[in-house]
Amino acid sequence: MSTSSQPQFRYTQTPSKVLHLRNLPWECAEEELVELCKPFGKIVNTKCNVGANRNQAFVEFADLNQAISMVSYYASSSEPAQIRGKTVYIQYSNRHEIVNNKSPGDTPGNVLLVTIEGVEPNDVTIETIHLVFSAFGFVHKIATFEKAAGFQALIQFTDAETASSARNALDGRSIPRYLLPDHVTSCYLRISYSAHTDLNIKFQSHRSRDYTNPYLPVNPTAMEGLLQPVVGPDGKKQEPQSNVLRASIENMQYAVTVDVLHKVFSAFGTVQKIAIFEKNGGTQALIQYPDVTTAAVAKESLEGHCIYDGGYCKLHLSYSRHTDLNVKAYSDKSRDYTISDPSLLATQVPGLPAAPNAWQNPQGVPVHHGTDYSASAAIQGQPPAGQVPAWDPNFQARPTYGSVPGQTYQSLTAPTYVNAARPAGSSPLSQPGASSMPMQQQQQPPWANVRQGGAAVLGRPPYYSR
DNA sequence: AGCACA
Repeated sequence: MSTSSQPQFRYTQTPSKVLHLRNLPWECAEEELVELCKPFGKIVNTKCNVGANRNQAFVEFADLNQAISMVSYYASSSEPAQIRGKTVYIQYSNRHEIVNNKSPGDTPGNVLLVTIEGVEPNDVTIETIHLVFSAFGFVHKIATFEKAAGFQALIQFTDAETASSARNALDGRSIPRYLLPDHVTSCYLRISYSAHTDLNIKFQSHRSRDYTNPYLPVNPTAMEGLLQPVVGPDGKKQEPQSNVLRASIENMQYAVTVDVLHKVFSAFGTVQKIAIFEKNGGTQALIQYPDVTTAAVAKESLEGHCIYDGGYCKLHLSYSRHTDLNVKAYSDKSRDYTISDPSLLATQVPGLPAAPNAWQNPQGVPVHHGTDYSASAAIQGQPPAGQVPAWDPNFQARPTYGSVPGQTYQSLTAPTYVNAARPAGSSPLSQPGASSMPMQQQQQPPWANVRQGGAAVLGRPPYYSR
């Protein structure tokens, strides 16, 4: 009667609190797994869509006995374990814990992160990207940027389902050749999910679009052709200047905090925002000034200098492509000094113009996969259900035909934050001390004043040495 | 239907 040599017992494993489940239905959801397993104990971790057919999964119980009870139950049950009517085969995993490699990119969301491989950014226009992805649903916004990984785009759909259908159809595929310049033979799309839910597109430009907001001003500096490299006196091309500096910190023997950077870079003018992040195994920071001139002076003065004596924390400066950073107002890795009282932000309702610069999203997550400082991407409040995603009311320019976009934008922004909001390229507003002070400051730098601000914690004053 | 891969 009893069949003691069922095939599934041929590979009997030593018990583990991790169970291996197979023959799962297509795209079996974690919830379905949990439903099946939770009667036997507390599930502490899962890994779904495993295997070539993505029809296997792992479930980890809190306790070994819970896993044993589930395996024992179905070993003797006349009813097999089932999900959606499909028999699920359960056995002990040969590992004893789930190492969750669930990268953020595998967590579905309505925004896709697309890496376009094998092309120069100019080979694929934003119109092409829009065309390709519109096949799956309304594309709300696109932001493109260049990264070490290549040319990338964030593409915002209405919901995760639409985004997922686009990802499933296009991941690993090439953009059709007829949409590409002749010299490009193929360009493969690597698609993952972004953690963003609402991109903060500030301008319509060749690198970013907001298809939900026809009145969004066109960024004069971001338009094609205007971002020409500066040709230096030696005839060599220089990177385009920017009001935002990128600092790579070499030989970082001591912690470089936001406060330290603020102290150092404030010597040359008002520092508006700072963001620190890790890139390529090193520490980098973005420092935003109100204008290019101030940034240029700071760059020239600080390049190659060390924050601490002894060759520690040597600064290498370049111009960022960004002109306005999206950073958390106050965190250990970022600061927005244009926000007068960060505590106000806690009470700010997303989507409402509660604070003068509500466009500076308090919940903004500047770091995306560790490196995404795209000035045009940040999480905003979720759009109300059934509505077009809200763009920031402060940001919604009325049709002011004939005016300069940059100035239109300024006038719509609360006056106190004009500096913070001013797009690069418009004429620099007077910035007290910005142009004249730095040189003097360089002679008599601020370390004399540095106290407990961060450097003193380290027991040595900041010091710039060659 | 038979063990994950960043």
